[in-house]
Amino acid sequence: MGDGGTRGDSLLFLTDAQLRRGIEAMFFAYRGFTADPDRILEDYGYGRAHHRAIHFINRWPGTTVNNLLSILGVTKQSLNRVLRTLIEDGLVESAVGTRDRRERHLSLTERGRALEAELSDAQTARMRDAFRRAGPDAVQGFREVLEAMMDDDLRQHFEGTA
Amino acid sequence: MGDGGTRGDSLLFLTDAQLRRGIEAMFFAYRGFTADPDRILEDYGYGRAHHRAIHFINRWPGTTVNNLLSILGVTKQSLNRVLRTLIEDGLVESAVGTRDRRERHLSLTERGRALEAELSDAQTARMRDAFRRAGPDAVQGFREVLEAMMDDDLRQHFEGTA
DNA sequence: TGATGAATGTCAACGGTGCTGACATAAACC
DNA sequence: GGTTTATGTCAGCACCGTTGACATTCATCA
Repeated sequence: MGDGGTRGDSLLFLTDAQLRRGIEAMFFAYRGFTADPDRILEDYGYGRAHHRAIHFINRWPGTTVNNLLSILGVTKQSLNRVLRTLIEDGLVESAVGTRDRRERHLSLTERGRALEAELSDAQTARMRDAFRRAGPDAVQGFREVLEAMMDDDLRQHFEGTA
Repeated sequence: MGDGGTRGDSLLFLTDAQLRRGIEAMFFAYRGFTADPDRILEDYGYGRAHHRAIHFINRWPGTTVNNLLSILGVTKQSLNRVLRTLIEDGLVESAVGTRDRRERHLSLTERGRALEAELSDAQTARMRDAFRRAGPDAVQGFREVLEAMMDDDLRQHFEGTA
């Protein structure tokens, strides 16, 4: 199949082989993407679910449990198991809401911020290397494709990220 | 921090916010990436591990168990649990090697190819949409960043993919 | 030929993280 | 004062990763 697939035809530029290659790229890259944090988390006896909770609590300090649930897309039982250990271990604080006292506002403690920084450093280091090797234009393309690949209801959370 | 981060400076174009945005893009996009196959697999009582095995057996028909192990990066006990059910269900065939009779050469049966096609259609449809919306240049950037994000030992498997 | 090692399969046990279902409490709301 | 919302919790289950141990078959080499 000698066609390079980049003939500028906006409808035909996608060969089956290119699409499959994209699928495998996602698979292998995601593995690399999670490898470094996974190693760190192991030392703390945590898993990826803890990482995700820590990440988004750091991203939106004071967020509520329900908010976090809709971002993470898991059940409250799943999230609660993770949150409970993080709170018990003193990495996350849960504050009763002032406007609505049913809500719990979540934030990282000093120790929580320390672990977040450790995880984030590892992951952004790899991201930075990848971005630098690929160059600014590639980064733009990377983001456009990933954004288009999200579910619509998830993209809303991503857009709030800017 | 009002700096847009795209000043063309190849060392400084990566702001912390951009890197974090890249991390969240990976997280949300991977969720979308796996959502469609996950729904299909549920109907068959399979999980992502089955999907991965089916994908790579289809990709390299006749591959050996050891080969598959190194691609997937799991233990033989994990893979075997999955392979056993796929073989029992008649989706995968295991043939004794001719040159080395210790090896098992794996391939998909008719039924296996049917499921592979169903999964692959769903996943490539989303990939195609994302690629089309983002455009050819973005696709190139997407691939470059993802490739740079892989672990070196995994990239070797990806390069054999062309 | 006989020892060694490689390729594979299997049993058991455990851990992390999804899920469903059921139930409880506190607080807001009408 | 009844209903709904936000949260927490218990129990049980499924998937899929892990380690450790052991068995079988076969290639290879001294």
